[in-house]
Amino acid sequence: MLKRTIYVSEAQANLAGKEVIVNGWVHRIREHGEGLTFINVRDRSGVVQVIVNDKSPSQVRQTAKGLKNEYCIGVRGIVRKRDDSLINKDMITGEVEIEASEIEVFSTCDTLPFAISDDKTQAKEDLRLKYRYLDLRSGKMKDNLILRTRFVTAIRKHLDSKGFLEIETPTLIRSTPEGARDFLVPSRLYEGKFYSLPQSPQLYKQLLMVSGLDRYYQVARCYRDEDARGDRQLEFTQLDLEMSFADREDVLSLMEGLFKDVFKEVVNYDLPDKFVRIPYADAMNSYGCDKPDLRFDCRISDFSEELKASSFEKAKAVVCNGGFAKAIRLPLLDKSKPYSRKQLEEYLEEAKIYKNKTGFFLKAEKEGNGLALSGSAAKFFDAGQQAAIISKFALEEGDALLVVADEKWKAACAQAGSMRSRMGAQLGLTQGKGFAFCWIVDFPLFSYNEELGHWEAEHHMFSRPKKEHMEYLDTDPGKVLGDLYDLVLNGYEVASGSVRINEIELQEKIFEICNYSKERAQKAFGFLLEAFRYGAPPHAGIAPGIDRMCMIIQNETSIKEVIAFPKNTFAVSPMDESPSEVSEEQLRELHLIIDAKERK
RNA sequence: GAGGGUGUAGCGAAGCUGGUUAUCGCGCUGGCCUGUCACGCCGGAGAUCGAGGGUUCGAGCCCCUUCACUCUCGCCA
Repeated sequence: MLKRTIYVSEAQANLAGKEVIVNGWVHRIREHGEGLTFINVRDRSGVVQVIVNDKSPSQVRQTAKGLKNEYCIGVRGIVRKRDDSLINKDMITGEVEIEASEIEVFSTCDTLPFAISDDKTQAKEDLRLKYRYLDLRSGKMKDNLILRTRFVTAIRKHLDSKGFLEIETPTLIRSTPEGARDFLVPSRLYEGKFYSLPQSPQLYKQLLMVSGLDRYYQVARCYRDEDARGDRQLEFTQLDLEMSFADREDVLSLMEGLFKDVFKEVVNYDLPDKFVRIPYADAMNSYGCDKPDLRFDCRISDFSEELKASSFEKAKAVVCNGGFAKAIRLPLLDKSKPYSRKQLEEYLEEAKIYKNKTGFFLKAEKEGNGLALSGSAAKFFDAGQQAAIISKFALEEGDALLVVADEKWKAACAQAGSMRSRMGAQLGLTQGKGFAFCWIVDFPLFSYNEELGHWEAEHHMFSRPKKEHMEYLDTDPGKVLGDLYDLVLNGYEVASGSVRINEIELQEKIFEICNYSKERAQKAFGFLLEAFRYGAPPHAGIAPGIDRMCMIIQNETSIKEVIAFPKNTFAVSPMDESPSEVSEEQLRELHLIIDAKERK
């Protein structure tokens, strides 16, 4: 077998005259009559041109004649520097070519189900997933996976330098009743019992803190049996991390240092030393979500007072009855293309996805020497109110103001936020803006579940209430803010963490507020509570999502693009067709089928 | 659980208001070509228009049903 001596991208001018062997796939063939053939050979490093001409050995000419796309081959040859006129500047190896002296075909290739290419006319995702091994031959997918491994390696290097231990935790664990749906694994040895695949190694990492392994991390696979999305798969990878004797500040600055280091090393991008911190309530009010895209500003403002003063009875009623109104200015960037009614209504449609019922727009138009508002709702605001609105929102001619109102604060924010996102995309405000990190802090610890009629942990039940809010635990849980933090990058939540509870009493109190009886809590989390009896250190942690961060770095819009073998939107792998049926025998063994006679 | 979008040759697409033999590019295939590099040139094969039903003299196009994929809401501590 012709065994590789170099990756093709290493075929550079300094090897001119030397014999090399490359292994790879036939990327493209260009035949020029009998005497001259060019073969582009591709391996994971790139592409190089192999040349076969009338001076080549007859074996080589014969073999070259039979080559087709994607044959897997080995080529022995001499690296030749190309004449200046023949240099291909678009190719990394464009200054050289390999003059073949031997070609070995390792394996032929059927006609491909789709072209292996990087351009936009590539096959649809479904087909790409079915033939994922071919899809991964494309330069883009290879680049994405290589970036991913470099990203993880850089993280390991940094954390190792900070004294962190990489420790594996089990993936067959006890099912915990809270949070997302668990994937369950039936036990063969114990009829009617199940393991669960971890949604995160949360409890184990806290136990490692009790063990005194005070700086832990793990590149951990996590599983959640929920519907997939562009940025969500049922299995995904998190950098799970926990540290003892640490407070919020320690975790935040560790992460800032980590990502500053990693982004410099992996994509040569300079991040600031500190990331902006925004309290949750401010983020909701100003950006309409808890994961704002800070690549552009365009803040949302309150519009309640303006509505209250107006004669727009329908919208006014919403705020007068305790509701909320939010407005966002849509600047007219191209003065020659004023916004049409239809365009503005498309923005309001965006808000309707989040159940908006009351929305309208106002447009600033020239009137006399100044500006006045137009649009079907303008008549509800008198001249003085219009002037005040124009000045408050700094509206210029042609700008529009998009307004939504809703009984619920969160809903009103989300509706305005969805319009803001559309603005960013449509006006191209995010293009070429690099990486905008921020922290969202001070999340509420609990939210009230109307359906179940009790409080629930907003993040999880092991997060610590802020010191100054402890007093509200008994009186008004909704008022309690937690020592919680999310890391946000370009509009995506990329990490989530908290300072944890390490006292039994407080932990039990939180369980109680979340409607966990002592018995139920004991049954589900007894081992954690017990561990807290034995000198549990204060600790805090975080878990950045590896897939999402790689997706953003590579400017992809789906995490499938940075996962080698992802599932589709219906949780199916079109390639191996999992999930699949299993034999009755297997089911019987797992006690999922019980024979009639046994049942007696 | 709900909504939007897509489905035409191996792949990516076009197909007007329902009207002849369903079009284009890539790929495949036969041939020509000694410096190409997304090589070029000449020829060829390849389609139950996702599936089923309906309306019509006539359906890729209209209607109904259904399937697959995709994005989103819900869900995702």
